[in-house]
Amino acid sequence: MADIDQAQNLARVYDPAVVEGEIYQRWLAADVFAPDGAGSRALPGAEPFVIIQPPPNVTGALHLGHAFTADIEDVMVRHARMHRRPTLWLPGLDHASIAAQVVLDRILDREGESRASLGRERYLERMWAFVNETRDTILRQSRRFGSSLDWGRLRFTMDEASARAVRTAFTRLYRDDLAYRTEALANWCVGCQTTVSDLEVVPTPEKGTLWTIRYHLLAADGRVDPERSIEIATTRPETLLGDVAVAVHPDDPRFAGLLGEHVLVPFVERVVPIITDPVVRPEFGTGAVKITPAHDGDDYATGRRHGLAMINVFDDLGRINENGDGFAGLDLAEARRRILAELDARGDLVAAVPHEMLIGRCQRSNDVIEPRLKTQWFIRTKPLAAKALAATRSGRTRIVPGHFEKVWEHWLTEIRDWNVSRQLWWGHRIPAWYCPDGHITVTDEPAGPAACQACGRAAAELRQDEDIFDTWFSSGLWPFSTLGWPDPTDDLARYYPGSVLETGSDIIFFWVARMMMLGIQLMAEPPFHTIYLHGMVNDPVGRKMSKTTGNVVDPLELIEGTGGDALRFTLINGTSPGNNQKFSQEKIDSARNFANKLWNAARFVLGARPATIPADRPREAPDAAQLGPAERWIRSRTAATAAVVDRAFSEHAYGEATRLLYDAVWSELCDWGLELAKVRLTDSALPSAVREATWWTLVEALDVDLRLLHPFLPFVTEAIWTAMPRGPEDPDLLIVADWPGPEVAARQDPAAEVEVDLLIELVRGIRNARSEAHLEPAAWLPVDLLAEPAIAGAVEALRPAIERLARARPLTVHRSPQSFESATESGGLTVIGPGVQAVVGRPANADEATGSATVALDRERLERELQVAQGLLEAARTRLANEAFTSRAPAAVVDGARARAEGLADQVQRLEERLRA
RNA sequence: GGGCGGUUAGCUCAGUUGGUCAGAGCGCCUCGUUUACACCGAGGAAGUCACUGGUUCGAGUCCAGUACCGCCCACCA
Repeated sequence: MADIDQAQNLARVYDPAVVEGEIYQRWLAADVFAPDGAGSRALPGAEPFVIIQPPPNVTGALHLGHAFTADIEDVMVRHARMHRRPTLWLPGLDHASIAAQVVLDRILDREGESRASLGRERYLERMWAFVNETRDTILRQSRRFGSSLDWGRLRFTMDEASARAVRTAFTRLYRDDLAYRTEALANWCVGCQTTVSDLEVVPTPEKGTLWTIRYHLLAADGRVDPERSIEIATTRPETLLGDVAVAVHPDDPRFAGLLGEHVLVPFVERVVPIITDPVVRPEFGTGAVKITPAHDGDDYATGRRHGLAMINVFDDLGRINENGDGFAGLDLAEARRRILAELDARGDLVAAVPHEMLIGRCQRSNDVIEPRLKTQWFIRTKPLAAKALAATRSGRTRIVPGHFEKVWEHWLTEIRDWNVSRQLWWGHRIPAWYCPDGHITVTDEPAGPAACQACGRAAAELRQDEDIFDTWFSSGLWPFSTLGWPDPTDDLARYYPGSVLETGSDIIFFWVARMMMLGIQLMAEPPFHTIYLHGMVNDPVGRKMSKTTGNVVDPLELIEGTGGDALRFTLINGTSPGNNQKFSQEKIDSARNFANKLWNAARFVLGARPATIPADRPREAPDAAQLGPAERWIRSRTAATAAVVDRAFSEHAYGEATRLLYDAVWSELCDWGLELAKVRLTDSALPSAVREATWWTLVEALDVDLRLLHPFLPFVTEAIWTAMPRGPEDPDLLIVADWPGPEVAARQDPAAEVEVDLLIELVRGIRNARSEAHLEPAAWLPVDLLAEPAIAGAVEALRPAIERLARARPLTVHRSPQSFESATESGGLTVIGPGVQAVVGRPANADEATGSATVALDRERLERELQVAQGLLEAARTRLANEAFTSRAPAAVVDGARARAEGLADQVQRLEERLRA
């Protein structure tokens, strides 16, 4: 390469730490992340692309799942940005009310403190200190992931703007009768000392006991009838203190005679009726069930239907309250033991059998959830859910992947009202004030109401609700609370509704559904057009990553080891929307190798610049007149890659896009594009115009691949871009460069693809034959070649490439079969490809023994090929002989099959001829 | 009890509208220090596409059922 300028623009060794080091800072300095940043090249008229991300909880460092989330979002945003759309990706953090308290409580416990010991005010101070720490960690991590977030808009769900949005939203919902306060059965977590929503209750299998208890009937005189009783089955005997009825199925003949009778609930000595309700399953237990409306979901519903009293028998700490008479003050477990013992002593404990059951446990603390009556604020969800359903049904909002629409439909159809009250401290206080007369005043005024709305009592006499909102209430407002709502800001007009909501499928109900419902209600429009749901990142054997299992991976450690690009590529490559993935070191190594490959390919291209082109020459298109088949081929392949990658993007098939690009860079650009180019670049006999055209072709191909890869490998592509020749339209930074457009698609060249594919087949055939014959790979061997007239021109044009890549020298191209036959009579390795055949001569230094061994190996190989070809030919002929096929299949398919059969017949014939010789 | 997803080479996974669709990466085997890259190159072995039926000229690809695995929802005391 005497006359190739060897100046190296890129470091010799790819080192992610060095490559990625400064790049994020350069993006920040250029102000390219914000839609209206100084470095933005967004076109004024272009439709904004707004992506909505789940703001991570401020409870600790980000994990691999966050990295995955950020990765997909960044890919979408970078893609849109390169289309010169104004892109808004707003960074945020969620205060994570209950999750944060659970974490902080654990920390306090280690410090010998507790919620109670600090009190509300000091506890909240401590919380702010904690979240300020984790906040810094999280933001540092995000930058290291390469996330191109608009940092100037960082928001927190506990900042004043969010607080205002929460107050306004709640006030409007209350005004519209979509928020109400009532006493109802709620899920009480004794550990967290708060109610939680139905979604936060995790049904957990447990081995319990099913006890059969005898309740005595009352005689007509109101006394216990010694002769008659009814047996009920229960898993929670302690709740009998709150029993208000015994229910049986209306059609159960066993109890037909007992209808209208009453029984005496033991200990509390309460007289309760025997009622009938279809909810009772006759085959379960004894067929009779005690009804405790204050402590069981089923019973609550039954109680409501029958107008029964609801008697709460537990207090907040999980102890029997004053309604439990003699058991008051006992914790529930102890109360159960005592009650069972006493029933047994009375002879009323009939049976106890082991029983598999589901117990509701708290998602956060794992404590048993005790259903109990509480006065809480609820959101009336039915009307809101109907609107959300209408949005997805009409296609205004689309869910990707589509199969999630079924669960979406089901959940929103069966939705129950949302309890938004939490008896916690870390969160937004409910803006409701109560006056001594029980009137409720709800207001969005930060300082509270001036007076009671109903009776005019002064503010001083009003008391604000102690409770705070479910953390998802503020997250549910995220798509607009972050844009200035309730003020009618420019941002709101411009960026609402958003384009894509991207999140994990695990919070589809917690968050996505709530955003949809609240967004449509308060903004009159669904908050986004597309809901993109990704799967979970699991460990190499498919288990969920968790601290308790000890299989969590720190994304920053991975980045330090193999780079942010490798991590990002790994998380996307080969995954599909909604599906879980197994994460492993092998995958990340493979991605790192790919980045390395790209780096070295770029190093080669940049280093192969012909000396006739000055280093600072701006990028130019290759001279079309100087392009050979190889140049036209790589241009065509790159154009094809751009097209299929575009299609993958349009289908949100990001894992498919990376696969296509991996293949395009490695198997096409590197394996053949660069190798073919070397033939011309190193041939000093060629005119410089030819070598220049070849080089510009490589620059162009690399340029397209860099642009297509940038969303997936932002750091290494940006680093390479720095050293690339750029055209007058190209910006200094790849992040704001243009995505390949129609001018690239125009480079497709089917004829060149056919020609070069043929060359590739031939070279592979020759290499294969040499390898199987155990010939020295590096040795130059004489090759005779016969091409069909139709492709003779291409073969001649590619002759230097065939020589170099097949290590064929001298390479004799025959014009006639006769000359080919006579030249190859002495034997050799035969290669038969489509439209072309070749014979590889023996090495000059081969002795007689080696020679005959080679011939034998060649025969063996040809016979094998013949066998395969014959099999395929027979199958093809059978198919064509099938009248049903030829008459019913589309003509194109039949023609294709015919052509294939002909090709096979030809191949078989030539193989047979060769073997006969 | 419902619903959803999965079952394709030793491992991890792609396979769009049924017709070269039997593929990729990793791993494995054989060669190779050819001037971008050994984080590499050349070549190779390897799958009854879970099972059973059905539709079709033709089925990993559509339909029905079965078996495992995973997830979600659910008022069985």
